[in-house]
Amino acid sequence: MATACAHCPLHRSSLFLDHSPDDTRFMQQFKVGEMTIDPGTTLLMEGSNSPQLFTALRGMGLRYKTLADGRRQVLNLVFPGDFIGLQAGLMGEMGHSVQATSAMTLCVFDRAGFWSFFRSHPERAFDLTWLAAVEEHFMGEALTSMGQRTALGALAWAFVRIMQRGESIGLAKDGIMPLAYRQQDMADALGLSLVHTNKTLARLRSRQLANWHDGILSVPNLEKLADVAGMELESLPKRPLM
Amino acid sequence: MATACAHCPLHRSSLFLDHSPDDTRFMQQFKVGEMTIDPGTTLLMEGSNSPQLFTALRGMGLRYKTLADGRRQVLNLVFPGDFIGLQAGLMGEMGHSVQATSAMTLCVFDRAGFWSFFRSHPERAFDLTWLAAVEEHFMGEALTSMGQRTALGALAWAFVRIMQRGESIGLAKDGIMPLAYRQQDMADALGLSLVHTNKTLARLRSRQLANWHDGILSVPNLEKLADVAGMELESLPKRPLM
DNA sequence: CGGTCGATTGACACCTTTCAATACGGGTGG
DNA sequence: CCACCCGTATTGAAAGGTGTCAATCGACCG
Repeated sequence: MATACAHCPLHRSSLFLDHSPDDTRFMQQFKVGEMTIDPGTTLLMEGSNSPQLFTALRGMGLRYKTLADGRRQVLNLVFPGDFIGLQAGLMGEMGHSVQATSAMTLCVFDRAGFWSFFRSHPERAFDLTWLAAVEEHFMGEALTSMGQRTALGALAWAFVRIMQRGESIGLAKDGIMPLAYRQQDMADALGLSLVHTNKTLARLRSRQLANWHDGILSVPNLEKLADVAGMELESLPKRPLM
Repeated sequence: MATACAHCPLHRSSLFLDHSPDDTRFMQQFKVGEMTIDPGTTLLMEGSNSPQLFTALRGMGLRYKTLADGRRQVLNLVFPGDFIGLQAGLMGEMGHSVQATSAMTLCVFDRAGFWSFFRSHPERAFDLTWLAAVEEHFMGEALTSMGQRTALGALAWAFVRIMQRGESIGLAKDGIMPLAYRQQDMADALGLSLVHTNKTLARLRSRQLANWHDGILSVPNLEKLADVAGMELESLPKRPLM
């Protein structure tokens, strides 16, 4: 049973910019349906040219690139509210793959109707560009983290950002939220080996900074964790919801 | 003496998508003037809200973030054809700083006229989004490089991409092109220490893979260098020119 | 000529990776 | 019902890449 855009639970989140009623109507007509996929399902493949675009409604996933020798780099975690497939829609093919790590529900949009954004709804086209800029901004932060932080700091940074995102969309309560990834996923995201990631997680746990166990992340004191990461505790930039 | 958009030398480059005559006229009217700056000049500051946007015409620069403790992460090198200030234009403020490392000539656009893109010229708005997607794509590649490659591979990767870009805009001839950065800049871009960068450069030189000296980069055999980087030698994705 | 900036080198410490082995839970087939 | 297999998490030890500290050198400049 598909959710009506007008009643989309994500709209209540503080993270997203408001829609005008007209925008909501427009998105509704643009929406083809809803889709549920199992953990492990690959939604989009690098180099593919999907006829569809998505917005994550529920569940988690990740974007990643695969290298020639089989290793992979996780570019980004996918959370509810994220728009998926922009690159394919614009550049013709995906620069990375997208996979679900938990059960996911997605809004499905038709790529063919995509162009009408730019012709008939300039505000929505503007939002799309904004979204791309937000992604770039975040990726710049990730790059900085990998380049300048030690493993402990990098994990701390990641957990702070994750917790902030979780709080802003109502996934987190009192510093506790679900986090459906394997240690290998996090290792690939931060450019660390699995073994070292595991040991660094143990260190964060013993210092009572963050505890990630059985798909549950708990952070007793976000400020202390941010301190370890050497980051300012700023709120996430607002972003459009497609 | 300002260059007319219709005679912009960059249009002849294979890297950029074509403009329609109408697009060219539109950009011309949007262009406020030209600007020349000295090496070392900061064009945009992180957190600032510039009233102007730029396209690099000549010269080189870099985008970077500064950390609390004074270190910095170089996000991207700036080459002729790059659009500067999109984040400020969209999100209100820059997520990074932009600095010239050589003398630069820039096209100056007025941010106020920016919005007319989306209302009156949907194709150009589309290009803008495309541009943001290309940047994100490239940053994903950089992230992969930092996360998965060793120092030797990372430098090789960087030089391949730089040489490709140089060739596509006519800066490089026979594997030789100007490259106006310090070793420290490249170190900050790849998340390496200055010392290690220096030693790795020496290694590339002794193996006759790449020689970067006195602002000149020379690569005798691009394929061999790409091989060291462990990358496929694909051509750069086409991008819009603003 | 002293001073500054960027490039270069050597030695050493440290973070991270790699190799190996164990533990634990869930699923499957005998 | 139990043995077996597989994916994930953990742990120890050794090897290797990278960072830090320090000193030298050359070019440019006031």
